[in-house]
Amino acid sequence: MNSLEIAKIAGVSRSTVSRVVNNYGNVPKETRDKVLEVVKKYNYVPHASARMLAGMKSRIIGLFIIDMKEESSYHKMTTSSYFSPFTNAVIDTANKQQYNILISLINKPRDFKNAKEMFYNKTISGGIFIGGNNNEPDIREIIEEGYKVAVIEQDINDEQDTFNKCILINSDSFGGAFDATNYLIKLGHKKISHIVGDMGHRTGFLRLEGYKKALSDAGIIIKNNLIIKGNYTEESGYKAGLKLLSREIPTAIFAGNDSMSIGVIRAIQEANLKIPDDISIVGFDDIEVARYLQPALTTVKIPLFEMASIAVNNLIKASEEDNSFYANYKIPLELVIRNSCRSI
Amino acid sequence: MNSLEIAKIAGVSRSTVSRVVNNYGNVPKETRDKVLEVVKKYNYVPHASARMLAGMKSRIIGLFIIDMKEESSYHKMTTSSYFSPFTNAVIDTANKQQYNILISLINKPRDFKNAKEMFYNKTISGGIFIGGNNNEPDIREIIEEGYKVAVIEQDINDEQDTFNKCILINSDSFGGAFDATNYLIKLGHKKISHIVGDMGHRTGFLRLEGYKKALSDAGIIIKNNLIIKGNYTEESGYKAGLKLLSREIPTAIFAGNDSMSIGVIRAIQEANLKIPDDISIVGFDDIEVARYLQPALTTVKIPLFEMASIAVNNLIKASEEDNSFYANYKIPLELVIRNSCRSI
DNA sequence: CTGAAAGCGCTTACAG
DNA sequence: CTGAAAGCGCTTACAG
Repeated sequence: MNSLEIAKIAGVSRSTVSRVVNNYGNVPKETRDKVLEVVKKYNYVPHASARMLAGMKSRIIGLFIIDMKEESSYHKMTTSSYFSPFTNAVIDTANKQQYNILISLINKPRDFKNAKEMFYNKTISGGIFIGGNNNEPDIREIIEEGYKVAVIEQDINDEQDTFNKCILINSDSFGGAFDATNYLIKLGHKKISHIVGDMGHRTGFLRLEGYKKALSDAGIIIKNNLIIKGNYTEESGYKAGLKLLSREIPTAIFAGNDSMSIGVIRAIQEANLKIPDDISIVGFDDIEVARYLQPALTTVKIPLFEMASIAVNNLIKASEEDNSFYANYKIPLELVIRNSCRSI
Repeated sequence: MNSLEIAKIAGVSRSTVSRVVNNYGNVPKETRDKVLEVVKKYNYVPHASARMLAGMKSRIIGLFIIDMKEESSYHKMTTSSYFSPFTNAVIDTANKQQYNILISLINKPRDFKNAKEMFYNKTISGGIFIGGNNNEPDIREIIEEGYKVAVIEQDINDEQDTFNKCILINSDSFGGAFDATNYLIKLGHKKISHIVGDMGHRTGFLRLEGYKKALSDAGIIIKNNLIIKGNYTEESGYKAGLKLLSREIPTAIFAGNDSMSIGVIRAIQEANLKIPDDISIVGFDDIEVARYLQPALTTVKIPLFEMASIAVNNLIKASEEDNSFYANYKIPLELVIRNSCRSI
């Protein structure tokens, strides 16, 4: 059943059917009702591809979740704790505005090819990237080709940077890390360790910087011995915990994210140490499990829901208003205090 | 840059460009290379809508997550523990076969309208539904219109049932509930309560049946006093726990899912009772947090990853082979024993 | 092996 | 207010 058949049955032309379906003003109520009746009766819905070919824009937004860590599917479930609320909010915000979300996982560099295709072949009217390294060249290429993109956590280098020409949403990793570390300092801790996240991400780098700044502001010497590298996975947190405990036991640990916190906690508990009695710990992200841990984890909450809706709303705005629309958000973060730290 | 321009530059016709791009056999290597070079140079990707209009099929599959519980966004994060691994696996399986996934949330009956549109306007070549009530009339309508659909957890009434004409994937809720209850019985429990899930879902109904069967097989009288209604949310579990404790305290509880278990546990702990010392508890689903709870939750694991890839693979098969292909899977479930139960 | 042409189902100036 | 016609960018018989 296509528009021509509907037109014939309703006794009008395809043009009129189109006008009615698209809710244009210049159709008298009588004609409109006549057409609508037939449309309803035959359950007619215009062919999406035909509409697009004829010039209407796609109401589909791509969401590209970049997760290059090569680990088991178990691991994938774990990191999804970070992506999952974001994804939900993206879908929710989009659906409310009659947009649909097409999700792709980017697990290896080659997967960017599929992402590009979605833009180049016009399946999507814009795309959101989350989880990428800083300075991802593939994302840069897409922006340079003039497509609408929103990126979560990406640094801008200078005025000329390609990333000025997109919608950028960064959380205040530096500030959050500073607050987390400072909280520990205020509690009386001096020997504070930091488990670093993925240094390829701006978050990994900035959280380390925030940690250092808090220490030096408090006049505490930064000891490299207390800084251990991880990569945001639970497993890397566990290994970091092991390494730390074998070296020099701190009174507090600021982990780069919650997944690593869970790993560190496992290492600590296996060493028969208690949290927070022996070691205090604060995480980052506030993933769902954080509040169910024993003791409940003190952590820096990232408002992923809010960031997601900003991304979607701005992207829709950018693709509906033809003129180039860009934006740059910096989202403040908040420490949520639970039971994993004690004062000494 | 469209196929005609590419054709001109390469000195061939659009037909040939099309043949090359689509990798047809009847093009000599020389011509092929010449075209490919231009394609590469100009970054040409055929317009997806044009291809579809010309008859190629969409490589997009819809995933419709039905979640009608009206609660806060906090709640949404919680239920996503169940949907999230499924969603991940769906995307993963599809991406591996060059399919993309378009996700929509169905939070209210009206949202089915959007789902139907995606089928009717040919955006998707098939769709997967999860989280629906038994006998969802909207899904039935889509199947009856001849579209390819896969449904998770849906009963078939008889040979004529519309749901015979789709890909059905059910987990063995009855068996899982039977095993869970039986495990408690073997541990010596006689006063076993059940927190019922959503009775509109086949899982809610069947888990209750499995529970009853295990009791009666063991010669234990089924007491309505010990059966409390919930709706799969943590909050409903909490309320059920409160109600139960005020009535008659059981030695063990089999909760219809893990989220409700978490709620029940909260109620139990608030009453200063200990798990498993005072009350044993077993859940259902094995969501991510289950293993992090204190004590770690014994629960029935649903292999959502596996179910997701079955859904995707069968759906792709169904939409690529024109003839009608249907299937009906029943997935066995396994009890994973952790520390939330004790023998008495 | 290859090109000209039809056709996929719409929307949108254009003309009236 | 409304219809005839062009055009969106492909693919695919068809003919050679």
